[in-house]
Parts: sequence; structure tokens; C-alpha cells
Amino acid sequence: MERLKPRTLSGFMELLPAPQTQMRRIMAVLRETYSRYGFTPLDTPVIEAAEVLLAKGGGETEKQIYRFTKGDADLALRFDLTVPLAKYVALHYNELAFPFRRYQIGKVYRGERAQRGRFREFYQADIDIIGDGKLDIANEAEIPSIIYSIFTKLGLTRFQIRVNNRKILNGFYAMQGLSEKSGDIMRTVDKLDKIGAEKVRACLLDEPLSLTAGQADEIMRFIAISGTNAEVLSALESYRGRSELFDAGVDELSTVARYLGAFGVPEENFAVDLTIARGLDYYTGTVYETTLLDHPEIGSVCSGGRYDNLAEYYTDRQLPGVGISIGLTRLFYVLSEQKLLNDALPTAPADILVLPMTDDLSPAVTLSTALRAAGIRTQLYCEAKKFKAKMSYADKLGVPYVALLGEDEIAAGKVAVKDMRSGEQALCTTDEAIARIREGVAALESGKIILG
RNA sequence: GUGGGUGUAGCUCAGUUGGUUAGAGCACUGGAUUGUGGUUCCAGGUGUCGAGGGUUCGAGUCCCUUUACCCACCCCA
Repeated sequence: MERLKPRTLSGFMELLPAPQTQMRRIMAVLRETYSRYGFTPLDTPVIEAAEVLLAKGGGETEKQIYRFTKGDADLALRFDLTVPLAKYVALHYNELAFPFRRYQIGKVYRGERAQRGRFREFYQADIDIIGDGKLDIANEAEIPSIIYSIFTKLGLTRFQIRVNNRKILNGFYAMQGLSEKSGDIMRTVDKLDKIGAEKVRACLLDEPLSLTAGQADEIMRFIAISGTNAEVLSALESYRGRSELFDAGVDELSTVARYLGAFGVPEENFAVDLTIARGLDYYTGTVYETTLLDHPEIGSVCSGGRYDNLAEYYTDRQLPGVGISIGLTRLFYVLSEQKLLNDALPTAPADILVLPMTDDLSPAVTLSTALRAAGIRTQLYCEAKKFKAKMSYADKLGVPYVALLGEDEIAAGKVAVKDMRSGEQALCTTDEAIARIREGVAALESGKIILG
């Protein structure tokens, strides 16, 4: 028979059991943290009607979306979680309580060329707060505080949540008479870290932007504003009075910075940064971008912002919101590549493997049941293989403990518990075994997911 | 969509100016060792050399086409 060569599509992440366990651990931290801030879990279909996902139309989305037909139905795979949220909120408006706070961790699909750290199928972990008509500015400070909480819990310390405000940028460009070109200018300025000030200035002067030297210098002077958060905000004050939009943006940014401290985010973990713009054009106010200070080459691992009208394509109601998305697949890929994942944490599917040494499995079944009842993750090895093969299996799984049940142990009413790391073995009663394993597992689990 | 690179064993890769039967490490399986794994030693390899065509006495090697993957750009998480 001709066999097909097994393969996984490019741009689709497929993990082995141990890294999959590490991935799940990170997801668990996200769920717990989101939940602790009062967000409700949401799940929406991966497939939606193409017209729903493409309501906005045009641009990159249309080019990258996976679209297909099934019978007469024109269908597409979701390319983010925000558009499905907009549909969901518009559809279920009457049954939801506002502000509506939801989190969603799900796979999204983009049919673009796969690349290092860029996937065609990847997890996004989104949180959004949707208001009915209005949404207070304080929400825009709470969102990054959640990111701070998550990153800290994962074990990261050297990271920075960079914050800016689109109103400041749009107001500033309006002052310069450059409103028309503001989008392209922002995209160019956004590359400052990557290509440097000289090249950014050159891009501003070149086609298609073709700014005057005076305009370019004014922009370069503006984005060069840096220093502590207080210093940047105070520098912005000198531009006041020339654009209502700009002034509103400065007010918002100042408020967000002030609240962030109250939410417990240390000064060193967030920075007011005037170069942050974010590509997505639906942001209208605060924008965020989070980077790891020791790995700037990674770029943003989490970004988001404020939008004034989430569901405009589906309802007449004004539904402003603020949200952020963690690119989980990319984050995991990068952490794994940089060897930042804590491999001391157990990745075995069980805490103990019970190895029966007798033909009759009954005593082993009884023991396994007792261990499971005590909350210990237990795998029972049923196969009648050689002892060496059984031990080798335990080793490959990476289980920290093995329980040996042979005739001697059964006769004594005990079990031999072997610690696979030290090689030490002790004859225990079932209760003693439970206590010993619990203690050992608790010690193993106590580490952070990511090394400092 | 644009530009560059690479396809040889499950994985990472050698393979000389074209020359007999295509190799290594790792992984995997068995044994040394019938109640002790992770160390050591021994044994185990037909793989359409990505696919199709061409040049040649002869192609893994040279040429053309094609396809897949990788990297960068665009854009993004």
C-alpha cells in the first residue's frame, strides 16, 4: 500500500506533549487572571458567514482571510477575535449587562506567508470591555494593569507596557496640516526602533509621503520627546491650545498614567511613548504595546487600545470599548526559542505511574483509585511487558514517582514508591504514599513558568 | 503580493573536478541485564537523494521546469 507522507501545514504550530503542557500552563494563568478581574469567558465559532467577517471590507483582511464555500454558504475562518466580539455584542445586546467584560482565548487564521514567529493559525488571548454609549477612561488604565499582573505571574520582570494616545497623534498631525497622511506617517514612525531615526526621517521626506524638511523635523522633534512619564507628559503641555483633539488626548494619557500607579503597576513597567501607533486603524484613543526589555527583537507580544465604535457595521448603537490581545502562539514560540520556559516544572501527564508486577491487576487498580481519590494524577500501566520496558516508559513520560506493586508489597499491605529523580525507594502504606507524593509534587509545582 | 535561499534516513546534516553497493550523529528497536529507568557496550538502514524533463557512457552532484519549505519585505499577534 502506498503511504502518504505525514505532514503539518506550514504556519501551523503542532507541539509535542511536554511543550503542549507548558503552553496549557500559560493559558491557565491567563484564564485565572482574566477571571480575577471579573471578565466572563466567551467562545464563538471559528467559522462565520463571510459577510459578517468582511463587513468592514477592503485592506489586508480581505487578502489574508481564509474563505471557502460549502454548498451555497459563503464562509470564512475568523482572522481575529474582535470582529466576532462585535457581532456577538450587537446580536446579544439585549441579554448582556454593560459594561460587558469578556475574555476569549481562541485560534484565529490568516492566510499569509508563514515566517519566523508568524503563524497562519495562532492563539489570541483577548480581553475587552464594551460600554453602552460611554466608557470611562479608568478602564483604559485597568487593561494594562491586567497585563502587568499576568506577565508578573508568568515570571517576567523586565518588560514594559508602552502607552500612547491616538488623539495626541491625530491632533499633532492636524496641527501640521498633515491629517490626510497621518496613517502613513504613524506607520513610518512606528518603525523607529527597528530602522532608526535617520531612516525614519528619510522615509518621511521620500515618496509617497514627500514631507517638507520643516515638517519632518517637527515630527522628529516630537517623537524624540522622552524621559520619565512625568517628563514626557510635561513636554506635551507645551503643545496645548492648538488642537482640541490633541488637548483631549493629553488629558486622557495623563489620567491613564495616574491611574496605572493606583492599579499597582510600578513606574518602571510602563512608559508613555509617543512613537507607538499600532497599525490597526480602528483605534481612536489609548493604544498599548508590550515589549520584553531583554528581547527587543521580538517586537510586540501584546497590543491593543481604545476604539469608539466597536459594532458600527452591525448596529446603530454606539458601543465604545477598550481591549488588548496577547499573541499567545508567538509569545510561546519566542519564549521557547529563547529557552525562557522553566523546564524544571513538571510536564508529565501524571504525578505517579503505578506498575503492577503481578498477573492480577486488582491491587494496582485499588491503589490507583485511592491515589486518584486523593487528587493525585495517576496513570496505571496495564501492559504485560518486561520490567525494564515499564521503567523505561515511566522515564519517557517523565513522571516524578513510580509505584511498584509486586507480591512482596501486596503481602505486606504496602507499596514501594520510587522517586525517579533521586532513585530512592521507600516502602509505604497508601496514606504515606499519598502524603509523600503530595509533598513532592507541591514542591515541583511551586516555580514560575518563565525563568527571570 | 515582492525579493533571496534551501530540498539527501523519523530529526540535524555530510556527500570531493559528475564515477562502482549513498554516509554520520541523534532518535528508534532488540540484546548484554527474567524486580529497576535516565549512564555504558553490542547488533539492527531500499532512503522513490522533493517531483518532472534534459545533457552524458554514467547525475545526489550540471541545465530547465515545477512544487514544498525557510528567511526578509509588506502587514501584523
